[in-house]
Amino acid sequence: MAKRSEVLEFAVLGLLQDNPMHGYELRKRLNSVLGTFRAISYGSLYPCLKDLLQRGLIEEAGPADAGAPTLSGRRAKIVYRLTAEGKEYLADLLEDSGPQAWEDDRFGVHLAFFGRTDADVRMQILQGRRSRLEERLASLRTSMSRSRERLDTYTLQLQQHGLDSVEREVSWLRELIDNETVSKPGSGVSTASDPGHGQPAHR
Amino acid sequence: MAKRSEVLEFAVLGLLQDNPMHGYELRKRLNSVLGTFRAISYGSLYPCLKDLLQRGLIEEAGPADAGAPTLSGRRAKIVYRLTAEGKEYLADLLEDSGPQAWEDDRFGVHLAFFGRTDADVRMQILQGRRSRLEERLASLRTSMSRSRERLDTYTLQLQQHGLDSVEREVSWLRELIDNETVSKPGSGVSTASDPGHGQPAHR
DNA sequence: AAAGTGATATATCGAAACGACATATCTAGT
DNA sequence: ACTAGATATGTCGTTTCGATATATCACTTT
Repeated sequence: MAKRSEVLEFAVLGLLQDNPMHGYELRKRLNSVLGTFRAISYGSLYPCLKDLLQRGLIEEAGPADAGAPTLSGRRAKIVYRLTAEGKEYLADLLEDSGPQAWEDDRFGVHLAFFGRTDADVRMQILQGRRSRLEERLASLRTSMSRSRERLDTYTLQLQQHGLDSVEREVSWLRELIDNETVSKPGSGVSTASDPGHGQPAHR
Repeated sequence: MAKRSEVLEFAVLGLLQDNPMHGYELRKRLNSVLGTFRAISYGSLYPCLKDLLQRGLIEEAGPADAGAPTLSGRRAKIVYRLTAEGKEYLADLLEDSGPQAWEDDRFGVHLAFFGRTDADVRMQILQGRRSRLEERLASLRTSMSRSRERLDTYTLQLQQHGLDSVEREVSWLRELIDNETVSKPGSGVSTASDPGHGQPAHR
């Protein structure tokens, strides 16, 4: 079942679709896209690239191939790009809106590549994630009310902060879902609420 | 340096100071105290207990020793308690207010045991943590403003959510710090550090 | 121009950590 | 009596990562 960090693979393939890259660059992007929390080490990345290469999902782009105005004078880089199989495989991953897609780590990657995801898949992932978090919220709340008296102030505060975080993520998701339904065609809501805005940074 | 297992050890010792426990119970508490995010597996816990035992920081409390009205009919449990050395070692850990103490994972454990931590150590940890997060906030903000145009709405939203989370943690810390200074006496207190405040005592 | 510093770049290895499993006893429901 | 599920301890193979080695390049200092 090669459970072998599917999330990392997914993220790598997704980034490589944008533009071919070498490992070092990939790592930097990974750490900024995957969220500040998750630090990918070379010990994970390079073996992953090797694996993808062997499976024929990515290939080396010759160093002579310099379409973009990348610096040319550098040391030997190995620039990777997606193969046709890689693109297919990535497309499958992007299409997946099943339960694994709203798992903590997986969800972040999906969201990062929402720009290339079907609208209905986006919606399913968003809603699945929300209901997943709401389940967690419920169990968190009951376990907290059960232990309220036994714990000291600090532990309580810690738990409360954890709860708040999840609550905020839920309402964040609600916003995202609302945005989706607004820009969704069909119901005839049309352009009234969001004319030409690109991204009016909220808050 | 800040090994994973050190955090686990710390948490185990801290919980055992409250009351002697066996592994299964320990794991449950660990997962509720250490935050819902972090799931300790038996594959980590039991080896850790074995290690602490060998180092003489904990010892087995005989099954005949039943002070509390715990169920007696159960299968062979191994109840652990702190040794004198263990208590010393834990006291050292609790006293530590250095930079490692405001690292992500470590900080949670420190906070969970704040009830048994000196007021000035508490304050140092709280403030250290806050300044650590504010550094992160600053670097996050600059890296976000640098990449604002290159990224699509969803990635932006993801980053923004991450930023918001950190911001909220900072303001949460500020509250905690304020609470500390409120209950802090002007000078020369000897016993009760928490007189007229609304928080109920623990245990 | 030599030397030093720090970012860029690839790669590997040993140690650590974890998920999944194996085993066994007790409780409670049917 | 049987089953399901919680309690309880333990291990093993696989995965993963931190640390490190090696090297080139850009840039500043001497």
